[in-house]
Amino acid sequence: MPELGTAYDPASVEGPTYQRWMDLGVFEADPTSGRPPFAIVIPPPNVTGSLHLGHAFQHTLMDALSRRRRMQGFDVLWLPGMDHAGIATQNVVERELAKEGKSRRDLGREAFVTRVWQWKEEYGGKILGQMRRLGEGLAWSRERFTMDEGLSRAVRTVFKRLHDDGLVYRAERITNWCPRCLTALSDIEVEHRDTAGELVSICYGALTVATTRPETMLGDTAVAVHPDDDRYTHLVGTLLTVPLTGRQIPVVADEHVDPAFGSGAVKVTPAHDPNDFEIGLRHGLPSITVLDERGVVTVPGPFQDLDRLEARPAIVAALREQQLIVEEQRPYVHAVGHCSRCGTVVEPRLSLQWFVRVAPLARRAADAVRTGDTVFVPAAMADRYLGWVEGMHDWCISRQLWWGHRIPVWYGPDGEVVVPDADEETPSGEGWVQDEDVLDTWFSSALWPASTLGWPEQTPDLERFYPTDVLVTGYDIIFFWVARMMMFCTYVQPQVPFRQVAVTGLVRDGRGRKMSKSAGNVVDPLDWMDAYGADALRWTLARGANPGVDLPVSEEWVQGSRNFVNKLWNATRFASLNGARVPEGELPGDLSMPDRWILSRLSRLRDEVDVLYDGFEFAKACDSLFHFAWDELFDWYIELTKVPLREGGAAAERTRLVLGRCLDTLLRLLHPVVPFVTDVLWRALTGGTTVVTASWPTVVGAHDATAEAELRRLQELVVEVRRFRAQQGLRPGRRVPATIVGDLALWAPQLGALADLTVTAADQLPAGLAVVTTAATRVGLDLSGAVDVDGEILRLRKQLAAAERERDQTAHRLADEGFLTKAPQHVIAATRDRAAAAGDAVARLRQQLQDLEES
RNA sequence: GGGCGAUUGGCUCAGUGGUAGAGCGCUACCUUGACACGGUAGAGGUCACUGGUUCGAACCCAGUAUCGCCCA
Repeated sequence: MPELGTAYDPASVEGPTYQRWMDLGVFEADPTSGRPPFAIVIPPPNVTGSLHLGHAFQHTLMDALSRRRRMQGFDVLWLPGMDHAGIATQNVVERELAKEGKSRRDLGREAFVTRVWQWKEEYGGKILGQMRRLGEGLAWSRERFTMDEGLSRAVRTVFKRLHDDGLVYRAERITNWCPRCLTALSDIEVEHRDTAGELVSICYGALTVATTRPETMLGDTAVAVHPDDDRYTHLVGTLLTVPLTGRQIPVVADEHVDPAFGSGAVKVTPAHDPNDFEIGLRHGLPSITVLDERGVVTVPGPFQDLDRLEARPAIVAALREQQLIVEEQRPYVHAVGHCSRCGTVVEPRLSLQWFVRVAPLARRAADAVRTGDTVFVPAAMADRYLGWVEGMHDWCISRQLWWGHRIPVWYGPDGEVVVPDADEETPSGEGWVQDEDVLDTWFSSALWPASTLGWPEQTPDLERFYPTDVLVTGYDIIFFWVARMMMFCTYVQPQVPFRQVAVTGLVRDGRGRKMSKSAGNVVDPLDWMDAYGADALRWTLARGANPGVDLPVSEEWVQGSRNFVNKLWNATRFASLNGARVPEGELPGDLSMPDRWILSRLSRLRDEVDVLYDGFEFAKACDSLFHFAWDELFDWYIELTKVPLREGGAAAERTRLVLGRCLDTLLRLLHPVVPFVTDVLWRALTGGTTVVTASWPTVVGAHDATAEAELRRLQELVVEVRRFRAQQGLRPGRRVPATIVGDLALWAPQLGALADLTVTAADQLPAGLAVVTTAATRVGLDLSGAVDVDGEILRLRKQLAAAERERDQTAHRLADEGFLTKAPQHVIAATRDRAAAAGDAVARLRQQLQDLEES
């Protein structure tokens, strides 16, 4: 058995242990094994990313799930990989180029893409190493990347199918445009934030219109009023003059207008606002684009070449000069869309883009959840998913980027549009060009659960591991990714991509605030792993993991986890120093009461933890494990073993086996969450190869209610004596001679060990002792008369008051006719027991007080 | 404006009808032969508010207030 030092040192253990796991090949799936399959695909982290607490959190849960399944005898595939993160990666490489004074256009498309690949090979995927640090048991031989040959083929294949089925189309629409990233964005890549802007009311001749974006008036093609708005019906159909440009535009009546907003009349700029675009379509209005892709004014005149944000005050000033401003509200707080990547204010822009026709796909994705083919945990998250999937607009999938899957569409010289099959030759020759744009990264990763297993080929992996068992992800990703995977995977396969979706909350700081760079409260999980070990971090995260609920963490909690890990270390160290070992077969039949008690508790723990793990109730499972380990096994059972271990002989031998059984089981139950320390300790304790492939504990033994009840009485007695000692100011280590009388007299040595007494069992208490009593046992302590009587009276009175309160409450309830006739039998019986116990305690305490007061 | 969720000890959270809990923090004592990353004892809550249902409500129902999230 290896030497175990007095404190656990994670730094010296974790690296070699992970390497050992890799050498043993324990994380690789083996489709030929004949064991039942269990699969999880990792939500692919971003190739530019590094491990943050959110990853650490979800990865810990996925690792715990797959480690437990592995121990349960499943053939586990936890499949690693990354996505290419179109915008983010392109930004990184463009910044690098900028340092050299170059732009991607200087390089040209092909050279730029080569450069990104080089960057990826050299610097990308830093996170994969960090994931090993955390101990993640991934099947590394199957690592995938969204831009791999196979996955790219899957993307082309699904695009082709969608196109042939009329589910992707190209159209000129208003899209969310980022003037900094120079690309279109989907609806969910836009964050609406309350922003202090301005609301300016402008005189348009006969009407006044209010707007937060005066600069767009250069592109106005109408003014709209509500059809039922009596104030303006006479103006509908007349022409107004747009100030500054002098253009004549009509007044139109449209249901969309809110008569209560401003004057009830709104300017209509179809090329720069999604609602206005709809109005424009309904009334056949022209669209005039006045801003270029960078948000710069293109209209000839005094405002040309001004950025939209510079043009705004310039135009207001010009209007003010002409006395056409009716009112200005500043600040005016309203929701403004920002690019979720770079924070730039999004510019709605009219452009030609590819879209996915969502409705038919969404219907299938929603049905799969309604019928229970895919189950959300917690169940309430399904409503969130359904509500969103059913209200989803068509999805803009083209991105004006170079890094990503280039849209597999070719345009011919005579207006032909060709989408070749993935294996087909692509059109070439005079006048043929491929679409310049790439696909949204979410489009590229939507098939991830199927394509990483080989789709579109019917591979053995796909056959065996699809549908995957669980997807673990945060509720903030349900819309981004879960919905898209559900749509695409159910479109190409008869089955759903995953049977269960375990939804987690978000990691927050210790005060419950969202972690963000601007708040300065971002924590690097690597720092905490350096300081306290990977297990401590994992334990902290798992112990806070209530399904779908946010998780606040702070350094103090990681310290607490480190303390627990260290306690586990020292308890096992105690056991191994005392010769604990795992029984080969059955335990001996002549177990002591403490043995039967701890085995009974262990058995209950195992049952509980099993159910909790199955329901993704990590917080509760960890809580049960923690309390069993610390409050029962370590604080009571280990203390109790000191008696037989000291005694030696058969009693000691039996104790070593029970202790070995308990720790062996506990370490295995803990292993999914804290893999490193449990592996080292389990190997030291059992001499086995690795706990990673040890079997999951099944039935431990029978529940023993008798032993549990007897131990509870012993605990009560011990606590009473300790309380007495503390009250009397006795030094904790001082061994006090004592005599015990009553039904717990059998446990005199144990009481002595636990309460620092030297105890003799007797039939009667000698006179002159200070007496501590519980139900049917009395313990007399020989303090040689030096008893603090007043303090003792105070202590007893307090207990008496509590007992009297309990007696009165239960008596009152038992006198209630309604209670007796309507409450269930077991509640009535329990109340009677409580009442009796309280009555006994009152009598006992009164007697004790009387004795004291008389002495 | 619409939807969802929350409100329990100093902090962060469990607790779905029958004796109010945990972790951390706090107080006192203790370096005893697994562990001071430890041990023992202890203090601390009218479960946001109002009303209702019930023999009995932190829990169920209605309303109010405050906060958070998502969507417009």
